[in-house]
Amino acid sequence: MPAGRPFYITTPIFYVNDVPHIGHAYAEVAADVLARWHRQAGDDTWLLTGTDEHGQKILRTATANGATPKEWTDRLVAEAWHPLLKTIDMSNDDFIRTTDERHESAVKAFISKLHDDGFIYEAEYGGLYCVGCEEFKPESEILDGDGEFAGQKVCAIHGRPLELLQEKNYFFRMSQFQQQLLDLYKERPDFVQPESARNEVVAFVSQGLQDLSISRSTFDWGIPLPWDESHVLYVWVDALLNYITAIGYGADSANFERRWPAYHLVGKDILRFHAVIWPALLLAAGLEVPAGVFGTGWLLVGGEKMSKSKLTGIAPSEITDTFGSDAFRYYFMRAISLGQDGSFSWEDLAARYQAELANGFGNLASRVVAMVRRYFDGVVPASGAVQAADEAVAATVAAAAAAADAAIERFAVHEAIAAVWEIVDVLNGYVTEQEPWALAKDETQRDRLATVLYTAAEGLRALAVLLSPVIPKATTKLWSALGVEGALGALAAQPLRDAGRWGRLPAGVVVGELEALFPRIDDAR
RNA sequence: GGGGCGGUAGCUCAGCCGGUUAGAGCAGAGGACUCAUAAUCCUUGGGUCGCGGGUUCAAGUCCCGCCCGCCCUACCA
Repeated sequence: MPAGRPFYITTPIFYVNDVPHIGHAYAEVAADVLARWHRQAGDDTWLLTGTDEHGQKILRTATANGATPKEWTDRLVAEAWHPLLKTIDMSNDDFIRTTDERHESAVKAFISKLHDDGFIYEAEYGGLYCVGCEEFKPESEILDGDGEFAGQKVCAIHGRPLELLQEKNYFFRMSQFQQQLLDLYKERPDFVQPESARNEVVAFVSQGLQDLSISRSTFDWGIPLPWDESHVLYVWVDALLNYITAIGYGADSANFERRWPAYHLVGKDILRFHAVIWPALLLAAGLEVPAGVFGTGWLLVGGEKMSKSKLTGIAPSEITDTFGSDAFRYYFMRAISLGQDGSFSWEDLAARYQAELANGFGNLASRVVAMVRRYFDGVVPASGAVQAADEAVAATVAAAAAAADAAIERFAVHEAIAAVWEIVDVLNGYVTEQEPWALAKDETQRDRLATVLYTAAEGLRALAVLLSPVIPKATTKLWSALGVEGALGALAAQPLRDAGRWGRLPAGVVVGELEALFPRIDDAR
């Protein structure tokens, strides 16, 4: 068992009815980078993702497509969602589906406990029902009628009058957790991040909490309530429980104890479910609340929120087909601050790819490796007497590594990358100033040349390690070209928190050929 | 209506508890160099810090009002 402290992080689970777009992929990548970082730093890491497959919408689509809901979701998972993970190079440790038997049985155990302990009761639910939509309408889809329907409430979609219907429902006594939740937000100010998200949650809970209807009986695509199988569990409760059912709640207590609690990375649109309903459910069940809930921002395209309904949705593969998964990961993690909305544009993506990945990092690796091969037949020389400029490089590496780790600790992935990129910039400047090509022309400067190239190569070694959580494919190529696998082991095994310690690259390793890490893309959009 | 967040160079953004001539990256202009992916390095032009008041010796940075954008104000995943 890894010795490090536990780090369990989850992504939102995908509602399989959607088509994957870069918004989904963005959240996945963010969680993946954090997980890879912690994993490589030696923490006892677990990254969970998965799919949310119940609910009326899925039942409807499946039926419309002439399939059973299970056939339909199996197909979507196989054709759209599993492939997405490959597309963006995820390193998830598990993938849970809410249709998994392990999930359903654990959900039943959880909900039975709440029921047995008196947190669930039966009551009439009165709501405005739209015959056209065949469902109860939320406040946001109810309008005041005019014309012939003046004085009545009408459906925002169909424009027809709504009927007041009663339905027997089971309710969760969420209202009694209001104070506990407020205390939680107060005692742990970083429970909900960023602060703007926290403000909204606190404001919401302060207004007062109502009990939550947690069952539906108008359709059957869901998990039946153990004590009343004519009802299925409300999809959101079903979905939230994935975070504990996946790690053995009710089935493998040792593993559950080892992993829980988790950090939840979620889009800010579903923040409330995670920061209010979810902790309330956990409190009721006598479990620990999450370690934290981090709300990510929207991706803006052309200044507007990217959405599935509008045509601004972009498939991740559209980007990776041209730029590759590393560039996808790098771009979204570098250009956007995790908790804020971020602008996406093809121009910006292409510009950063060219300037930062190709000309910055890629070319640096290329020129250093080429010089070691040209001037020392590929054998990394031992460093000679060290000068101030060399020490400055070592100091930059140490500072960058420390700053990056601290930033990751705060979920500030973009700051971590910016910190590491200092090394790229400093190293490019160092090489240009030291002019190894000039030193190479003078036999008496042989020792100096060795020192300069060792310094540059050692800098690359640190970069490979520090960037491996973000651009795993490119750094693996670099690691292989540096020829250190035999001496230091695999890249993924390099202790991340030691990456900044100078001099780990052993002299004498043989550098191999290095293909362009990020080839120029002339057809940039 | 109530609340939150944001409005800083062409673009994307930093600017913590108020303090010297407001910063970075990219884009633009000029120069150096050749190891490298026509890459790199240096220099450089460019901003009424949304608008109007106020507090202060001093405000992008605090207070008030206003304008603009996005979001929340419960049971759609």
